[in-house]
Amino acid sequence: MSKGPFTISTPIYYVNAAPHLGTAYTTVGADTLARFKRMDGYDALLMTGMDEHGQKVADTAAAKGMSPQEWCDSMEPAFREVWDLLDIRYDEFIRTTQPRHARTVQKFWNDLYEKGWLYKGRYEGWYCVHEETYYAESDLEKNEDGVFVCPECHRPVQKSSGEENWFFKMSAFQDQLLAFYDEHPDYIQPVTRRNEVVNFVKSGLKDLSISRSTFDWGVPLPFDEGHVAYVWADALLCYFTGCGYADPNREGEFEQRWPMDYHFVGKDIVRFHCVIWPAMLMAAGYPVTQKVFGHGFLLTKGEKMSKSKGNGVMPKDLVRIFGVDAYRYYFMSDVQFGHDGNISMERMVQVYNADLANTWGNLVSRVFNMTGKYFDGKVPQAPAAAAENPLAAIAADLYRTYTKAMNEVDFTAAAAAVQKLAGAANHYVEDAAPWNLAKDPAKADELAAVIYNALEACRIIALFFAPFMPNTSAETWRRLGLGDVNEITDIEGEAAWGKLPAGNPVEKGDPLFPRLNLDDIDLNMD
RNA sequence: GGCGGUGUAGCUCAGUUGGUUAGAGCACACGGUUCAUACCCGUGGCGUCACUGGUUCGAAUCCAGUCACCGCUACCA
Repeated sequence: MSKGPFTISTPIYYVNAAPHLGTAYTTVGADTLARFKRMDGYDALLMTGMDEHGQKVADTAAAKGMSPQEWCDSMEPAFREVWDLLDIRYDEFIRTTQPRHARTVQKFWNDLYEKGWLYKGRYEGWYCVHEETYYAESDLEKNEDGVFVCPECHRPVQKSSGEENWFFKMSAFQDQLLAFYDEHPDYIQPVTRRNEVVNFVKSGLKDLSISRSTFDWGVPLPFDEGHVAYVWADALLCYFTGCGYADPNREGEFEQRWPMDYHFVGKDIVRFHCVIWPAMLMAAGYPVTQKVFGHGFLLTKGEKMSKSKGNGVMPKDLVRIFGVDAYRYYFMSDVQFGHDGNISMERMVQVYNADLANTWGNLVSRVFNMTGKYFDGKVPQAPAAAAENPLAAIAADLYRTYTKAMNEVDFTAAAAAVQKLAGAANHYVEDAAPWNLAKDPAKADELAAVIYNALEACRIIALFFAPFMPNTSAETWRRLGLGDVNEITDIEGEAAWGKLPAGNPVEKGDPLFPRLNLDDIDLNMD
């Protein structure tokens, strides 16, 4: 029985560059939450995709001697491969060149056109020849003669009476947006992002140019075929497409899914998702997405990662060294999702060895090994009194703590809550010293209780780690003779103590996370 | 310039509505243990909680100011 739909998106990524650590970060985050929601009984849908329109794409294609469509088509596998590599379980892959998306864009803007929210006008910009950049008037500075000058080089700028294009009367929604933020204090996460947005809107909204006629690589507007939808007027609507808007093949689904639950975005595009997009929705008469989370950037040595800094480390490079699960665990647990986070090879190895190899992996290793040694590789029958133990008490609280953290998109706290049980299980084994109990036949019951409880802790830890580390959790369950943990839809019920059946075969297996030595790694992130 | 944020052990960070000797993990030192991936367990040192002043019986926690770093201040896909 489903708890209802849960729909979450990553942005659609710009097609010109293959996924890097930053885009992977957003996507792994969204996937981790989506996986949890599925396990918690929701009908979760994760959407991602590619943003393929615009002059730059056309230019890049031309430079490569391809048509824009050919160029975009050639990039699709690059994206899908990375998402497969990272075990992203996405349900919708939206490309802005898909006919279904063109249908969304055309229907949506035609609707706003008919409702009278659009008008033709000119975008008045200022151009600095020296900097080769356009500026809004509000960005300019005035020199002592009262002439507008470039804020960078302080040379006079020229007014460029831009092309005529279509404008959306976004300024009309200023008060409505502010009221909405006020009534939905959780709409923008984290709060610092929210403050920025509220401030921005308070400072006054202008109308938004939504079309271009100087190039044609885009979706034509139905009421003016010489114009194509421009940037956000095209890209933001991918969320409608992903939910099945006006899709004859997905009858009734849009009504079920909209408003969707979450947009995960980098903090750089929070404004587009929290101002332009809701204004568009208000104009069209649709409810606004429940929440937007603007996560932080990954930094190396305190600076934003970029190719120009020589930072060409790609997800596959790290997966090769750490494996997918450790990759996901590192980024989700060691970087606070809302803040910028420093990442480094040293830290990755440290977290890997401490949390995964030494604590969690080694727990499985020692407990499964003892099960083989003392119980012939089968889950022992535990005496009834065994249910009273410190691990069961911690596990009993885990669902609540973990779920609260996950719903607040605090992946760090959720992972720490699970890690706490793993640490406690190691202590428990240490205190009970089953290797001593095994020497005394009179203590067979006690030994069975200890091993059973330790195995049960492993089962529950793997269960809760599954959204973060789907492979090793599945492998742990397999070794316990259990089914596919990633198909669980009642994580709360599964978390109940004592569900591990006695007699199940337990396979020791190889270490889940072999220890790593920093000196052996041939990859430098600097 | 305007608005906002951050500044706590070597590192990454927690610190609820102000309350006894400021915490966690990692790293480091010493000791123990052996089921386990040289792992696990125990013990320990380390901090004028950016600075200054104020409110208070009492502040990392509230107020004012100073310094440092950072973010936002719309048409870039």
